[in-house]
Amino acid sequence: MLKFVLLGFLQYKPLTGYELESWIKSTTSHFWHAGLSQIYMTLKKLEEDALVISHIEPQEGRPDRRVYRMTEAGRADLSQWLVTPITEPVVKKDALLLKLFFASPDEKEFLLTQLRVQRSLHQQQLAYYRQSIPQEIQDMLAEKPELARNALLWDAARRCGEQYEGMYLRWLDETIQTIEAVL
Amino acid sequence: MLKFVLLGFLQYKPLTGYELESWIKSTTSHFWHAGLSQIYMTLKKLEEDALVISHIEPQEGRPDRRVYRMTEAGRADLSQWLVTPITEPVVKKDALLLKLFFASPDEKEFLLTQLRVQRSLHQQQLAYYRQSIPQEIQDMLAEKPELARNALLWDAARRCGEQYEGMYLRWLDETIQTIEAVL
DNA sequence: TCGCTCATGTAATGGGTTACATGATTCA
DNA sequence: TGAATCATGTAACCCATTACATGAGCGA
Repeated sequence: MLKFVLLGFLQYKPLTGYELESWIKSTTSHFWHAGLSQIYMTLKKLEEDALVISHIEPQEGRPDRRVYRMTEAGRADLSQWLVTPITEPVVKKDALLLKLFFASPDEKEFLLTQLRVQRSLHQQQLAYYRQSIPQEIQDMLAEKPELARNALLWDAARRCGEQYEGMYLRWLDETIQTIEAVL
Repeated sequence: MLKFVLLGFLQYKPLTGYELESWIKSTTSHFWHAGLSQIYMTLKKLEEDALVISHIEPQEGRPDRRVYRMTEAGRADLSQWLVTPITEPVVKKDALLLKLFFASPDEKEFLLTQLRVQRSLHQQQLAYYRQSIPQEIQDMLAEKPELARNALLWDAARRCGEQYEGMYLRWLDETIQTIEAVL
């Protein structure tokens, strides 16, 4: 899947692995992230499959850059993927719910600590969706004003994260209360 | 992590790999799932680490059962994990948001199809949380009434899923409307 | 007779993380 | 002087999925 993230960014302009990582970090990381090593490996495989091609740009004083550009085959592969609907439910994995599920009621205090730690984590995440991401979208638009309609979609993705964090916080509060009162 | 799911179930009673799979399917699958082959492999590793031990129960007419029981070391490992708070945000991966993010506004109709397919998937999921899971919790309680306080925690986990699906559906409706009207 | 449930596993592959390895420039 | 940024990659490992392999009993 990372494959499509990389192709997704390369549809706008050629980029290096290093640059791709920083784009991912500042935009898609809340619904798809990757480390540098995985990015380099995936780009290599994409080039073997002829979906991208790279050339070296020599630099002085710092390492040479390997710049990747999408091929026609790559563009076709990306659009194919974009128009294919997802028909299976998303697989969720949440270690907190596991702990809740297997906790014994005697560990009430540990559980409450657990939930309160989560509360502050999700509050941080919510602030990130409300402050950092809109800022990043603005910055991007300032650079490429022709992407105004795309920005609408970026903001839809952002709102999904924002609403998720809001929901999770409400659920945590509700659950903390229940456990305090009833368990 | 599957390790702890298996230990979690084995804390109540000894089980076979096959039985563990059906427990997972009917209870934790919405926040942690696994296929049979992975379960067998993980049980093997757990036995190597002496967190569980197995013995063969011969059967007639059907294959012998390998029954796993948790050891003291296993119990210690599980409680250790249960009381350790999670301090990193959960990593989310959502291919739908990726497609939304990289879609070009020209593909408006494909996008709307995409979102409508998701809508029906999430509606099914919501029904599952509202109907099937409460039923499964009731069945479990009928069999083991002494777990009434545990059931409170199971229901908290269930509500998290229910609220997630509700939120996702509202977000989908909102996003479909925005795209229909503005894009 | 066809498919489901019971019941166990191995092997290959894929996707991703962590550790390792290198090294100049810039800024506090 | 030490940390961050720029810049690239390899190797080992871990977790998970898919395919393969076997086979009896039971109900429609």
